[in-house]
Amino acid sequence: MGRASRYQTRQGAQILDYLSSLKGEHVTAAAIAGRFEDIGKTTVYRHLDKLVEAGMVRRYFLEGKDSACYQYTGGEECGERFHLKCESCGDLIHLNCDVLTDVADHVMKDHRFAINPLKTVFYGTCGSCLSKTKPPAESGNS
Amino acid sequence: MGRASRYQTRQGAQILDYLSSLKGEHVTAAAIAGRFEDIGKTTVYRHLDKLVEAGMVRRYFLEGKDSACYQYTGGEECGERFHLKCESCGDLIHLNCDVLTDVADHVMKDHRFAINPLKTVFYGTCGSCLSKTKPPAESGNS
DNA sequence: CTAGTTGCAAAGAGTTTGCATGGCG
DNA sequence: CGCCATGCAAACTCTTTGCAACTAG
Repeated sequence: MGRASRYQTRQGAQILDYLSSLKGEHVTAAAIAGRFEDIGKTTVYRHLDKLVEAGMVRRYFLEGKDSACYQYTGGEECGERFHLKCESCGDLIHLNCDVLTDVADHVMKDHRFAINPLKTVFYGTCGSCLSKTKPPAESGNS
Repeated sequence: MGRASRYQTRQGAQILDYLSSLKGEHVTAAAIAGRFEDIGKTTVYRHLDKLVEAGMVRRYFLEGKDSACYQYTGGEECGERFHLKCESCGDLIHLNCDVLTDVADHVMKDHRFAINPLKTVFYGTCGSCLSKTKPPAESGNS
């Protein structure tokens, strides 16, 4: 597990290079295929599969999205990182905060539940969008 | 927003009835359509959409599954509640804990992000599944 | 040279949409 | 009776597979 491909090809290099350059940002297969016009989408999918299998890339689904998202991790787990997903602009914010680690700890102790920070995503609204939109109205419904 | 449909129809009643009878269990649209041979899958999808929009049902994707899963929540019972979703058994645990409220507060202050508790789901493994599964290996692997 | 790789086209799976008919109010 | 709901078929989107040509080692 660490071998993404046996042969070194231009396509493989470009894809991995692009993914790593994103430093954790997520992308869809379509986005990658779109970025490289000279790489077929089939190839993109195949490399993604191998990278995921090799543990270099993480694959997951985002709420409301019909396509999978991929994120470069470089083989190592991205620590205790949590994610904040803005429902307004779709931005994905990475968070490596002690408070959140404490929560995981608390939930484990008091609720017997082992949180997986890698898959947990907090949905909400980011600062930028909070400013743009009207601040009032939002509390509780029905 | 609690109105799933304007007209009362046999199909709508059967679908909602079935969903609520599952008491939290998750089902796929295909499973529902398969259960009722006299209800078209199109209708199932449309009702599901409305129910999700009305807050009566939750929609999400399970790891490795290519189809969406739906779960009845009843709409009214989800105040400031957070949720814990077991990746192993699919169980959804409701949590209304101060610590989590504090987190939302913290994230808002220090990270300028307004968490939406209604959509945020913590993924991980529940106590039951932790016991069933092998206890070792848990903190990062590579 | 050999075997893994590429990518077009087509197949598949899940979900959505168009449209004419049917049913609730 | 008006309007929403239904459902079949077709359209769509994302992802996988078949297969012949290509290329890294």
